[in-house]
Amino acid sequence: MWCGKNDRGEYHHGDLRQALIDYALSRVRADGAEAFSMREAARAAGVSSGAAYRHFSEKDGLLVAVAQGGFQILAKKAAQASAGTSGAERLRALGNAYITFASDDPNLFRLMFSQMCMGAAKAAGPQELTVPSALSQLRDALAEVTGTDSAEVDESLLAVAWSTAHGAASLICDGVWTKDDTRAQAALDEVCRMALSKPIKK
Amino acid sequence: MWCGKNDRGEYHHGDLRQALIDYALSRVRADGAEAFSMREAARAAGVSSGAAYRHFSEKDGLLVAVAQGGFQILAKKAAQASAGTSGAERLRALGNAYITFASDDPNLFRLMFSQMCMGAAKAAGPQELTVPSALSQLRDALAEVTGTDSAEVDESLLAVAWSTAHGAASLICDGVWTKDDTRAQAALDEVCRMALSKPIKK
DNA sequence: CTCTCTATGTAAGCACTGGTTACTTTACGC
DNA sequence: GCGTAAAGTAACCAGTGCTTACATAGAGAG
Repeated sequence: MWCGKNDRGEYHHGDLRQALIDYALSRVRADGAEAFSMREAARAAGVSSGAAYRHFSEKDGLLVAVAQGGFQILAKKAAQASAGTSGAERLRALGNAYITFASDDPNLFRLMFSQMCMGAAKAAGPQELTVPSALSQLRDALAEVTGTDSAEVDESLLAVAWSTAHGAASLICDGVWTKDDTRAQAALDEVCRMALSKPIKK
Repeated sequence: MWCGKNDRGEYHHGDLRQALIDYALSRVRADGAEAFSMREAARAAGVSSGAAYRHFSEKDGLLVAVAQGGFQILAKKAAQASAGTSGAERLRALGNAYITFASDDPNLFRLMFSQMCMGAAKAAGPQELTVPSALSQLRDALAEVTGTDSAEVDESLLAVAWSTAHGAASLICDGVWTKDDTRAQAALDEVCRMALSKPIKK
């Protein structure tokens, strides 16, 4: 950023890009990705609407940036929740973090996993790079439980664990299940049981 | 419908409501719920935009009607896929039907499970009435596999089965997994195994 | 210490949207 | 036949995404 850094009535904003992302994030969390406009974000930053398009060539670009932030938040929460735990407890903690994130921030969760964001992420690199950290945390936890190496985790097991957590998260965040529906916990329990019953490879 | 039934240049359309739904369904399937406008649907029906609002007080109303049609299609496909099967095979067929539906018609699937549609459905009746048929088909299949009564199916088992199928469907329809990712099948397999290993109650 | 180059911002405008309002046309039941 | 209410029209409002032509200012070269 080689341009001016003043932010009081000056012609240049200083860090408009980040200001737009911050505002968009808060609006997405509060009311969803469709609820705010580029003009509104620009207005909030005290800038004309055209200026916003200097930083994001389209609204979707801003939303992708917000979604990326969302994945970082998710990864961080998962890491915090599972810190100091191990075995099945660690598995549960991760699943719970995923579900809690979705139910606390449904609009953000929806945006992150929207077709558009996943498409944009895919276009920008190898597939699993999108959900990278949270997913690798899950893989590691499963490796520990089944006593194997992370690289050799049973892919079927990973698939059920992921899809179960994602399914429960989605059902809650779309309002099919309620926020503290016991079914979400029950589903996670079953997955833990399944992981524990897997033959332990050396 | 007590009004005129002509549809060639006459002042009244005949069945505008259904025409709007039909058009909206095809547009949703093709390009998603956000891709078309009320005006466009009216135009396609050869009618002014205001006329459309006579039948649906807002665009969301039309979309809810489309989503309801979607649930009927899903239930029908699930029934067809599982017809003539039994036991674990029946379970798999249902799971596959759910996933196939989502991957064949991602935009419709997304609409059906959108916050808005689920909210609208909830406001209109008891909760599980939204996904009624497909869900009760799953419950029945689990009852058969675990040798119990439909009313007494293990809720945990139902929860994993549903969330796994829904999770895989969501991941595919949002482009995280590809259409024929082996992980979806693997996840279903694990669920079948789990159901089969449940103690058979008399 | 100018002078230019480029990132950044502005203002105005286009085509369109969801949704409303006042008014017309039509068909049925009495 | 005729009033009533459903069904349709045209015109409008505020707001949107995005573009284009123009203004401003900061940094680095001369």
